[in-house]
Formats: sequence, structure tokens, C-alpha cells
Amino acid sequence: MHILIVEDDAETGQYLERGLREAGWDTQWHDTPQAGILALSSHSFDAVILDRMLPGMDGVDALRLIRAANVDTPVLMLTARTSIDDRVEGLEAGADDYLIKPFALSELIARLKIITRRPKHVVEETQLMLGALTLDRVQRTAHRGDVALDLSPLEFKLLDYLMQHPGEVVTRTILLEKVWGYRFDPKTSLVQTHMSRLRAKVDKPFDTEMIRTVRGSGYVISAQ
Amino acid sequence: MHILIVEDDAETGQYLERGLREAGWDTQWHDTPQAGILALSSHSFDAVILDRMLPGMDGVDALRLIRAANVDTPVLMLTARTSIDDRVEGLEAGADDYLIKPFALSELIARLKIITRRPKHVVEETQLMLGALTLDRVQRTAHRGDVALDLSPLEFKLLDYLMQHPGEVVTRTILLEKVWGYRFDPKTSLVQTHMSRLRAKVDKPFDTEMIRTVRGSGYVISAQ
DNA sequence: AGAAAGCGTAACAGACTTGTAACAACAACA
DNA sequence: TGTTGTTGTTACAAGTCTGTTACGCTTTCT
Repeated sequence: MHILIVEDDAETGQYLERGLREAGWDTQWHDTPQAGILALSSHSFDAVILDRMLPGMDGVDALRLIRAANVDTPVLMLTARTSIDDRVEGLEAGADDYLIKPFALSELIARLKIITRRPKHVVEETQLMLGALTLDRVQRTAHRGDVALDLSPLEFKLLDYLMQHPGEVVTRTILLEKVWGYRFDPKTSLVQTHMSRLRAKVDKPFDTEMIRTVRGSGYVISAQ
Repeated sequence: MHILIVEDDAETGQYLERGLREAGWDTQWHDTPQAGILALSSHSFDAVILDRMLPGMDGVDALRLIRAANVDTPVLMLTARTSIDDRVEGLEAGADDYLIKPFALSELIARLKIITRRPKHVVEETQLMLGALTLDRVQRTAHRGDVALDLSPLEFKLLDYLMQHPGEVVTRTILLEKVWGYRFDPKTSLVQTHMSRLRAKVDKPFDTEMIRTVRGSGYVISAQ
């Protein structure tokens, strides 16, 4: 899950980044609405945290711009104001929720979880299984049989995405979009490199390979 | 499936080419409407991705030209504009769908699948079977009995096309058009060569031949 | 029978793909 | 502050794919 933070106050921005990262989200923080909108056009986000008061442009105007561009990423507004008029203005401009400063991080996380909940109410599995391979999203651990796999955060996300699509070709471009949040070709062997590292832990120490390369496309994970 | 991309921005064009190729489509990218229209007359496409803003000619005008020439290939428009007027103009000129930039590749692929779906409620099979021969389009694997066939991407496409037309003579010209996207005679033994390679994997290791040559026409695949 | 056309396949070369090691930048942490 | 782990980039080797050419076999036709 990728969260875009648009907040001009450095202290709040860093606090949000750290808090959300620890909760397992990826964040990108920008301190101007212009930079935020630019980020939205080149990366894929699951939600936006938008400050109401921003330098140069009101947060509500920024939101209107975003919605006018047909971007329907959920937006949570942060506001210091309390009047009903202000809330209404934000919600009418297309915000999904708002939070009044100062706020508790736990409440922010709870509200983020609500607005990022997929409309198709896909039940978020906490544990994925594929043959002898298991992945626990709560504990952030992965096992193959009894062996614990010591994965880096990125490797974990990569394996997580693959395991959500067992027996299906997952292309490199889709991985870039879903795992890295990229909407461009990095023109490097980024995916290959990390797939190589993941395989070194998931496949190499065992006799059967679960990750197969599909030349010209990407990779498939499957049992057996 | 062959997709024509008409997009003047090189980065977007290459990104589209890569993403669609990995997803199993063949692409041809042109950066001017003139080149795109020319390509339409010499090659066979299942869909066109057309940028709204093109050098020298508006994408909508290019689309009108295409439709005026009685080409009814599905067209998906890419537009940076958002007003309802622009959408209506594109759709009225004959676009089948539109997508507002910036877009996620996964959404583009989903929309392409919709507009290329054949009008006659033909359900896209994910698995083809013919006697002991099976072909899985999702996993991109082919088997004859229990034996996995290790096919190159081109061989896979060739077998896929043959298996869509069991017991039917498939001519070389049709293969050139459907598998290679050619509308001209390469004057080489291109088809023969690849058919030979395919047979070496599909027929040679087994006692019965499934691919038969029809002299003067092409090939037939059938059980027994 | 002989000629011509159709076909199969081996060999080749060039282009492209892929996996991996090595390195640099950076953040986390004690 | 140094250490450790993570991540992205570069470089390179190995392997794969694909179109062309060449050549021999088979079929067809006169």
C-alpha cells in the first residue's frame, strides 16, 4: 500500500512518514500541492493524506484539481479548522474523510484502513499459502516448510504479490506498478535483480523451484 | 492479438509497448497519425490505442479519418482532457473507450480486454484442449499428455492459433497475418521453419502426428 | 522421365533476454 | 560514529529466439 502525504509542516510530515512506515505502509511525502499532484501522475497510490493549509494553494483547491483530473484515489484531509462549513467544503471537493489536528496516529491509521478498503470488499487474507510456502502478513514472516525465510521488506512484498496470483504470469511492468508503485520503465534490471535475490532465499536452498521465468513476460509462482 | 499504438511521446509509447507485449499482445508503435493510418492499411490489428493530442493532427480527426475509411477496429483514446465535451467528441467520432492520463497499466489492460472481446459472446477460453494436447494461456504452458512442452513465445502463439482451429486447414497467409501480423509475403520459408520447430516439440517425441501438412494450402491440427 | 514447384530442416548470425556479481548510496540503529 | 542491512544501478556472461539462406527430398504435372 502506497500513501502520498502532502503536508508543509516538516515535523508533522516526518511523524506521519515514520508512523505509517512502521504500520507497514509505504509513504511519499511532499511539502507543496504542486509536488503532490506531480507525484500522483507518475506513481500509483492507494490513498492521499492532504493538509488543508498549504503554501500557495488551499488544500481544497488542490483536491479539486486532483478530482478534476479523474483521479479517484481516496483522500483523507487534515484540517486545523473545526467549523462544519469547512468539513462540508472538503467533502464536497471529493475528500473521503477528514481528521482534525491534533490527531492520534492510531486514529489516522484506523481511518486510512477504512478509506483504502477496496470497494469490492476483498477480504484481506492475513496468511497466504501455496504448497509448502506460507506468508504471514501480520507477523511479516515467510516459511517454506519448517524453514523460516529471512526476507527484506521489498522481497516480502514481491513474494506477497506473487502469492496473490498463483499459477498466473505476473509481468515485470505490473510488478513495477504494484510493488514499486512505478508508472514508468526504470530501464534497469530492477525486477530481475530482486527476483534473483528472492529466488536465492525461496528456491535455491530447496530441490524444487516454485518461481518460473516466462521469457518475454515475467514470472509465475506455483506449487510443485 | 495485435495492438496499434499511436502516441507521440516516446516514453509513453515504449512503456505501452513493453507492458502490452509482456501481457501477451503484439504491438506496433507509431508517433504520428499519418504513420498510424498507414500501418492500419498494411497490417491487421485487434485494437488501436490513440493519443488525443498528436503532432500535426488532432487524435479525434485521425479517428474520423479511420472510421471514414470503414475501418471498424476498436479504438481506445488516451486523453489528458477531462471535460465532458471532450469525451463526447471522442466517442462520437467513433472511439470505443477512453482513458484519462495518467493511467495505470492494469486499468488499460482491463479496458483493452473489454473492447477487443468479440461481439458474439465468445467466452475467452483460458485453456485449450485437443486430444492429449493442452495449452494453458494463464500459466503459458503446453502439455502433451504428462509431458510439458518447452515452447518459445512464438511457438506458443503458433500452437495457440492452430488449436483454436482444430481440424481446419490453416493457410500460411492466415498464419502470417494472425501470428506475425504481416499482411505481405516475406518470400522466405518463415512459416515452414517455425512449423518445423513446433513439430519437433509437439509431434516428434511421440508416435502419432497431430500436425499434418496440406500441400498447397497450409496445416491442420487434429487429435489422432 | 524430367522439370518445376512445394516442403522440411539444418546451420548461421544478429538481436534480444535473463541471471547474477559487484558496487554505491542510503537509512537504521546501536 | 561506525556497522549493518536494504535497495537501485551497472556490467557482463550465458543462453535463447528468430528470420534468412541453402539444400535435399517429395509431389505434381507435362
